[in-house]
Amino acid sequence: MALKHIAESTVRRLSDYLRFLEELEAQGQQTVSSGELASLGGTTSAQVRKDLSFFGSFGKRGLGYTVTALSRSLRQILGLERTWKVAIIGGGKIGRALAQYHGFRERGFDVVAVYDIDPARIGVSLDGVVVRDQRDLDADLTTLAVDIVLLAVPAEAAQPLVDRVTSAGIRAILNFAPVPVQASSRVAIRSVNMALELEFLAYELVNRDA
Amino acid sequence: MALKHIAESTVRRLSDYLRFLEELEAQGQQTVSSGELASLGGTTSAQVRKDLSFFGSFGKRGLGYTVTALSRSLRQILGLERTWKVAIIGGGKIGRALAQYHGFRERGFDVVAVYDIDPARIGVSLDGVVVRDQRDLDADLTTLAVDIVLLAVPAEAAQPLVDRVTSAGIRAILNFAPVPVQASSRVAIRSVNMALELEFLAYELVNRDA
DNA sequence: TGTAACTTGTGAAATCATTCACAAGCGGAA
DNA sequence: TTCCGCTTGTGAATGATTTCACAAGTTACA
Repeated sequence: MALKHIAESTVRRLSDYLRFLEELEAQGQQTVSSGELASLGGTTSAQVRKDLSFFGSFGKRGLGYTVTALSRSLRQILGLERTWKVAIIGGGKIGRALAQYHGFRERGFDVVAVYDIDPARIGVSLDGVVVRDQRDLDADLTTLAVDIVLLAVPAEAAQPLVDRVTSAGIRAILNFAPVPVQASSRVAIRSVNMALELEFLAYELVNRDA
Repeated sequence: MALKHIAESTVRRLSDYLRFLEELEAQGQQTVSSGELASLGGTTSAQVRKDLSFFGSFGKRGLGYTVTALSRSLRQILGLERTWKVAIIGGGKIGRALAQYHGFRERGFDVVAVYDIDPARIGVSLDGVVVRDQRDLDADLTTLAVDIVLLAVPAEAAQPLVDRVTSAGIRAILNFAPVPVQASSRVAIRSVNMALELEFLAYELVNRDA
């Protein structure tokens, strides 16, 4: 299953569906239809069914999907049946906010270390995680068995750190620095660029219904 | 110009190009080719040229683009020739980090107010902006002429606030709450969902080259 | 002037993603 | 058992985005 390449947009919607399923589960709802999931997620029922169909057949015609079963299937597809170890590089405002953000641990992402180069920041404790010296980074990535690196550093430091952590064997990076970064196709990289999101909104304000 | 609908992906790449142009400008480079912009942004030269072609003709055959001229054109296209007033709702960890993030002001987005409902947070000053009582929100949005609202509130508070600020006339929202929110098609909404980005990376770790 | 080396702008082709539309399966009622 | 209402799963159609490929414009230089 899942042999051919699946669109990124599909995978992201799967995450949304999972969140809705967990909500419905908490409310005790037994089954859910593709139409119901669609309206929660602002998409269409055909889209929901097509998204799921890439991974198998999970529903019952006439009935819909069993909430708990689909929820479990999605968690398995998304790789959320285990916890993932996350290291944050950069102990500035963004790095600290990320380190203290509870949403990560709730979803199975454990922040195991935070790094900085500024002696004034090293040693500070953030919700139980002590900021470490960035010189320890390479050794730690292996020792701590880090799965995912979050980059919360200035623009000019981002690409060199991508190169450095990928050399150390890291295969997934979430970049918060406001520059696109590149790595081998064996490494999964996403960027979150908040200023860019605002620029997109500015564009829409200027151009929508113009 | 720009009459038909432009793909979101195109607009986002335009923001990237602009950033590169500003860098090149600072380095004193006079002209740049589509191929050069492409390799900086991890795309192709045809993509760069096609993106620009939706908005006009900016280059010279054989020469490339004049850095300063293209930079100015892109700023105009993206609506960055003016500053935009931003209000942040939610004075928790994320709201505070956003309020203090310098990247926004540098790009012409002025944080004019931060709101919370918790009395313990109201009155606190964040980089010169004092956290205000959320009861003042509706009146303030008009008085302060806010253009864009950033939502940094818990999941369950997000949709009601979207409804509230759109009623007050807001037409652009950047949502950091970990739920999809919906509004009329006259309102531009983007969501930044950091846990979802990690879930996507987890999926890639499990499935890439599997 | 003529030629070589570049580079843009853009239709056409290819690829990728979404939507349509419907056969087929299921549960409940009579 | 049969019928009805509902819902899935999925090929086919449509729509959107990216890539290709090339004519035409520009500079440099002999």
